[in-house]
Amino acid sequence: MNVETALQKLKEKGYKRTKQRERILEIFVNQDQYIAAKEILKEIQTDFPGVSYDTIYRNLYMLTDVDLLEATELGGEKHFRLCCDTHGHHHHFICTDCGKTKSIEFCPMDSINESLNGYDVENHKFEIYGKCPQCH
Amino acid sequence: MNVETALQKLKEKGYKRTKQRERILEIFVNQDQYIAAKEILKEIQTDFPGVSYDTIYRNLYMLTDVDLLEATELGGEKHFRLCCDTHGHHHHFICTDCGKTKSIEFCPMDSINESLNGYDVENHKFEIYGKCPQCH
DNA sequence: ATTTAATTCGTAATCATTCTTATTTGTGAG
DNA sequence: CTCACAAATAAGAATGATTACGAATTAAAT
Repeated sequence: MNVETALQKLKEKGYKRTKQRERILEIFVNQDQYIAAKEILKEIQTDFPGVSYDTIYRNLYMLTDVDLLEATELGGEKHFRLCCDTHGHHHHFICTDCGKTKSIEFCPMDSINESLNGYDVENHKFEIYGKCPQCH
Repeated sequence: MNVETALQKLKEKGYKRTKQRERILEIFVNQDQYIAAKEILKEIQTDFPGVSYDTIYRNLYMLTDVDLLEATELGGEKHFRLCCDTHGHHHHFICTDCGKTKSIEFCPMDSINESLNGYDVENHKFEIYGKCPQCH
């Protein structure tokens, strides 16, 4: 996934192309890991000193909405990462040191649906936390 | 699990018996679901108008520490529930309407360790969200 | 180029959680 | 039972992430 493809997808959905959005997308394309809102803000402020949290959050949520990003809560902060929908649904190992992730192709829901008769499953979360080989 | 058993366990660990703790435990014993800190506070204030958030959080964390409660983050708030360690490690279906839970005996980590060679797994989270039969 | 709706800025408000200090309370020893 | 001390609590302020809002700016369509 590159920045242009992502912006194209936004255009199709009726969202405008802005410098701030380009920059936000660049950050995610360059870093294959979950990033907190405040880190995005810090990064962007080097180019656009005036950006506000409002802009960051609005765009992060919008990008999550159109499935360009996926979100999770880590240590009380929302974190986002590029949603690599080149391969299908999957989960992640998340390094609690460096934040880098490793895809887990296995989804536990495959083995489980029969035991939830009568329950309307809307969503699920499966994440593994620990230290990656580099940080270990 | 009843309140007296829980207080006994606390005493063994050197924690004192206080009216606030009794009341907190009562709430959890009576409700088999994840509860937010502020709901605990509201409930307790009917008996102890002066309780502070500090007391709530301090006790919730302490109770989680001694494995009487388990915690999770739902909608940006920490939630707690009685940890029924009568049966071993397990996960939960959580109803997004009423908050009630259903135990899932299956743990995905059993099927996965071989694919994480070199990774130091410290923790994992597996939760299923949706509507229970009553709320559906 | 003009218009229009989306987007951003700047700042203030909100909400959950944590911290600080003084006071109160439970517990075990005498 | 009473005392002393450590532990626990109360009260309110501080923090930090997130959300909200009106005014100003900007992208894109006509």
